[in-house]
Amino acid sequence: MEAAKDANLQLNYYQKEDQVLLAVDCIIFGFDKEDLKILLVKRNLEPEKGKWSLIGGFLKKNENLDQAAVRVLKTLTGLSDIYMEQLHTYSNVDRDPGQRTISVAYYALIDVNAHRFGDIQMDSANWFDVKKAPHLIFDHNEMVQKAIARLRRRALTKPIGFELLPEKFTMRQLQTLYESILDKKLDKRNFINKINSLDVLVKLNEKDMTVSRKGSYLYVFDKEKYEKKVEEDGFNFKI
Amino acid sequence: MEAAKDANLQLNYYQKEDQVLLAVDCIIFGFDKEDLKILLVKRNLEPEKGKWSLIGGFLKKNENLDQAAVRVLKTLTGLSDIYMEQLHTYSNVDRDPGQRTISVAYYALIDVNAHRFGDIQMDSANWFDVKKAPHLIFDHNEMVQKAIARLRRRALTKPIGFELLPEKFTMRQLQTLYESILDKKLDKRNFINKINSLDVLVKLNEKDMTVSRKGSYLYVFDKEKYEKKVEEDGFNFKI
DNA sequence: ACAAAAGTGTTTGTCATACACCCATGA
DNA sequence: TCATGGGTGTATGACAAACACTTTTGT
Repeated sequence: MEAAKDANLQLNYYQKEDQVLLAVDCIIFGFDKEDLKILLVKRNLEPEKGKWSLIGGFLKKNENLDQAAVRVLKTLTGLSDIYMEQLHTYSNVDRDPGQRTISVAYYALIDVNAHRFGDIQMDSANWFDVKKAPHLIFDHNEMVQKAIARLRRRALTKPIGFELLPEKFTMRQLQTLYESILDKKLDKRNFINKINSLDVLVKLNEKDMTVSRKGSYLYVFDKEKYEKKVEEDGFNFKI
Repeated sequence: MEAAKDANLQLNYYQKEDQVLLAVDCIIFGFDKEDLKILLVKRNLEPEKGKWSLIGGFLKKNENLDQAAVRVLKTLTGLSDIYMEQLHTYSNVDRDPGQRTISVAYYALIDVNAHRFGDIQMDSANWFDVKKAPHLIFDHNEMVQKAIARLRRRALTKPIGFELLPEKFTMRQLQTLYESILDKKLDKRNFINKINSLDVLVKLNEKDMTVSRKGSYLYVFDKEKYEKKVEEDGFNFKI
């Protein structure tokens, strides 16, 4: 076990030198009628001051990364109780030209309309269509690409799309959401048949009259039913 | 952008306090005739001295995490040129009772028989059947579980299973490998039909005579062909 | 009456699954 | 000759994909 002993020596030896700054960066997804969007902010410190960036912050001693991500999101946007998932850890030596920093990327899904952005000044923050996002600092574009790929896979196998919609939504909204996530058109009848066959939505006796004259029925996602099906039947959500 | 300014102040304020030790831990998978295995070592330092553990080490200032993972694997086993993938970052405050440490888990796939374990003393390291692994220190069992789940998904959609086999292998070996990864029996004819339909193996004029009297044909994975298919036809490897 | 979106089933093709016998060889 | 693993094809069912017309209602 000599090798492990060396590692141990390294631990002692490098105890100070090898400590690094750990950051958390958040890719915040939203959905606004038609398009999948991400929330970006204008960085107001050097280096790269004035450039578009993901929101981020640093890990504190008394919290784990999930908690740091929640805190960062809450601090910078006022939002809490949000779906978040760890994505990947980025560690290139020169990724941040200011200082060696390791960044753990998270992505978040939020219902754009249900939240007020109290703490954020919207002149220095903006929603961008994911397909038209500007160039971002450091490796943030790479993070965004990975987040989109992950969201695509997740949305096909877990009921996380609903996190991006209002509590009550129409079938058309749900379809448009999936079309924007997958970046391809879906067949209306096949989509509705598939969703209905999953049997996790409740159709309300209530219509959204804002889009068409006829109006379209509203649905809600029945989370309890979904979880019960998963537990009892090993149900697999699959779009 | 007041909030971001606060974050900036925190950066300056916490520049020293908030630095943390970053470790890399490796789940090393191997396949030995019948079973999927992981390589574990006996820890020889406190805390938890003598307990089974993943191999690990600390990130250095002049390398990124991928390089650290490669280095740790090389240092502790003598192996290089190995398939590795970042898995997840573990950060609970008290995960390591000795000192606050964040650990980035990687998993590696190795061909057990093609490598000599020069630097490792096998009395303090051992291959364990993944289904019979002992209790591990810290959150290492959790890491192993996540690695198995990831390997399962990856092996179904990317040709990484071959990393666990000798260069030349029989259909039966390949099938047994997948059975051990997926932890379920597969139908022999269906499996062979599916593999053949993928059209990325080359059947050699050479038989493995060590198992049966009849002998069974050896195959090799044609990586160039696979990559060409992916690039030209958007081919999807799918078991 | 017409424009605009909502709502609704069937057919077809593809892919996954289930399944059983003969072959080659060494002992 | 027999025991052992190797090798091979077809039939069925399930699910995915393609596809067009009627309904409702406000203007």
